[in-house]
Amino acid sequence: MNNRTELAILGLVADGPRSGYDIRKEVSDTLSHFWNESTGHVYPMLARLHKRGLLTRSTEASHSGRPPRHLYAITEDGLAELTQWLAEPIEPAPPRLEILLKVYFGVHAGVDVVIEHIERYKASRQLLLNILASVDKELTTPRPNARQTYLRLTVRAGIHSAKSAIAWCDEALEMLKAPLARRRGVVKDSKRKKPRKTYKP
Amino acid sequence: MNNRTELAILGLVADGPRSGYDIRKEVSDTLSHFWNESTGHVYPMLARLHKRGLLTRSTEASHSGRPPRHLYAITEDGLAELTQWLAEPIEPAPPRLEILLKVYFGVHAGVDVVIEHIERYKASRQLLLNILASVDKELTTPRPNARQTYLRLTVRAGIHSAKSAIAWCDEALEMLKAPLARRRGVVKDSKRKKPRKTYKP
DNA sequence: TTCCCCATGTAAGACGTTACATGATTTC
DNA sequence: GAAATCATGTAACGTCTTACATGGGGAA
Repeated sequence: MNNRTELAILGLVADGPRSGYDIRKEVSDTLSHFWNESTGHVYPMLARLHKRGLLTRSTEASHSGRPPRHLYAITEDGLAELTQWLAEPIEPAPPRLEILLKVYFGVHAGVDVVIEHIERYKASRQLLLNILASVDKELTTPRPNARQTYLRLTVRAGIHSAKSAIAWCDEALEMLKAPLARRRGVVKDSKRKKPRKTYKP
Repeated sequence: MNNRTELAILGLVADGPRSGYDIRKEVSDTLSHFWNESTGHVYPMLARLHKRGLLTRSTEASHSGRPPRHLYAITEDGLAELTQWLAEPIEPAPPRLEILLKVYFGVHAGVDVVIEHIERYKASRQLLLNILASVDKELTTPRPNARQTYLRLTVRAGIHSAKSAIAWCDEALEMLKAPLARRRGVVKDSKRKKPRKTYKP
C-alpha cells in the first residue's frame, strides 16, 4: 500500500478512536506545518480502511439534528500495517518547487518580477518562522516525553527549513539587486521583442 | 490555467524549439534538483498546448526507423501566457513531508526506526549537497549572464536547503540518541502490547 | 551481448482538490 | 446578526504516475 492519506489516518487513529472530523482538525491544528489533508479525501479513505479491515467503525447517536458521528478505531491488522509501513525506508519524493521554476525562467520575466517573488517568499517564510519559533518555545519543557519530543522535532525541522529559505532569499536578492541592476541590458540578449513591464502590485 | 507541467514546458520551449524528448531530458539533466516531469504526462500536455495554439508543431523526417521527431516552438500567445503566469504570485503549496510524518508517528515505531530514517535522510541530503556544491563551483564565473545567474540561484537554493536538512538531522539525532536511549521505557506508556522489533537493515 | 540512447505515444488508474449540500448550535 | 464550529459525505474534475508498446543504432 502506498496511499499517504491512508497512512496518515492510520497513524492518527493509532493514538485513539477518531472521527473524520477529528482527523481533519488534528491535521490542520497540529500537523499543518508538515502535512495536509483535504476534506474530500479523508472520508473516502476512512471508508476504504474500514472495508479493508484496518479500522473498525462505530456510530454515535447524533446530537440535535447533526449528522451521526462515526468513530473509527484501529484494528490489529491496521496496527500491523502501520508498523510495517513506518519501518519501510522512505523513497525521496521528486521535488516540484514552483518558486525555483519561476526563478529559472527569470530571463523571460525580467529581474523585477523575480525579485518580487523572492521578497514575497521571504516574507512568507519569515511569518512561518515566527509562528514555529513560538510553538517551539511552548514545546521546550525540561523533561519531555517521547510524543512531545517527536512533535518538537517536526517543529525544529520547520524552523531549520524556514531559516535556510530566508538565508537563500537574502543571498539571491543581493545577487540580483547589485549586479543585474547595473547592467540590466543583459536581458535584451533574449529573443523577446517587447520590453518587460515593471512589476508593481 | 494552472497546470504546472504545461507551464514548465512553455518556459523551456520559450528558449527555442524542442521535442518531447528534449524536454524530458532537459528536466532530468538540468532541473532535476527542483523540478520533475514524468514521461507519460509531457506528451499529452504538448498536444494540449499545441491544440490551444500556444505551441506550433513541425515534424522532422525520421532517421532510420525511429519515430518522427516533433519539434514544438512557442507562439506569441504562448509567450504571452508564459509571461503572464510568471508574473502571477505564487500560492504556497501545502506541505507533505513524509519523513516528518514518520518522525511524528515515532511512538508507534520506536526510536530505533526513527533514528534509522533520519540517518538515511541525512546521507541522501549529504549526497545531494556534494553534487550541488560541485555544480555550484562550475557555475561560479567572474561575469555570469542572466541565465547563468538564475540557474545558479536554483542550485544555491538546493545547497541551503540540503545544509539545513543536515543540520536538523544532527540536532534530531542528538535529541533522540542521548535522552531517549537512557529512558527507553517511555515507549511502554503507549497502548502497544508487543515489544518493538529492532530495525536492522 | 547487453545495455543505454533515441523517440514517440497510449491506457488505466491512483491520488487529490474543489465545490456542493445540509443545518443546528455556540460564540463574538 | 454574523460567523465559526460541528459533522457528514458526494460528484466532478484535474493532475500525475506507472506500465506498456515499438525498435533500430551505438557504446562498453
